[in-house]
Amino acid sequence: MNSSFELLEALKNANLLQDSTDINWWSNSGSFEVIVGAILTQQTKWEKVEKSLKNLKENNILNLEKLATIDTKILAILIKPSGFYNTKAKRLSTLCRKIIEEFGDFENFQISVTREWLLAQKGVGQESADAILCYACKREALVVDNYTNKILKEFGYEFDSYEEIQQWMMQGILENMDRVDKLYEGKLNLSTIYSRFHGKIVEFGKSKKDIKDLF
DNA sequence: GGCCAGGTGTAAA
DNA sequence: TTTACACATGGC
Repeated sequence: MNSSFELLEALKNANLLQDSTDINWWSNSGSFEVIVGAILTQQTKWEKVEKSLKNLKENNILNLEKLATIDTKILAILIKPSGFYNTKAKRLSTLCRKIIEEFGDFENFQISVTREWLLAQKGVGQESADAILCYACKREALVVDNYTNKILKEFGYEFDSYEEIQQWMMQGILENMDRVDKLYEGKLNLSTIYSRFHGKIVEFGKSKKDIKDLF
């Protein structure tokens, strides 16, 4: 493997996920609940996050305004299945308040927020920041996670920082856009390509398959 | 019963 | 500037 494009190609051809899942790998992309999911999924399986999201939905508080004002003790109980619930409840509620203070509403947040602003928030590290940018705001950001680290290491690539991995991953796509278009049989916007790329990496990682199965 | 999951912040060294 | 540890549940 010489560029990240070849990894994307191999992962797509491996058919790890159904087309429908590929298209909307992060459920309800572009909506506020992606922010909630991004915090809840930290070091946590997505199935647990879904339980928490269901609890929030059933109590009609899965929205920016409610989460900004809710008692964190109550919020903690509702997100308990996702683990680290006290910490996550506090950080999530604070984040929602800050979003309202700074941007007013979610729609303005989507078009105005910067990576730097996100990183300045407690509980939002590089991965969550990029997840929010890509899946909640539809920005051109590729999420790097432990699965990405692991798979690149297995191919013999070593990087010193998150940003270096991200750069390498995104560059390989940008330099091969013609091949990307062919792979997907049409033009997709970059945010969508990055979103699907990350999704495939995660699914491959979860499948515990060997990289030998890819090439 | 130990290990891990779609991380992050903080305190020591 | 690195490293260790806390945060916590639930499935295998």
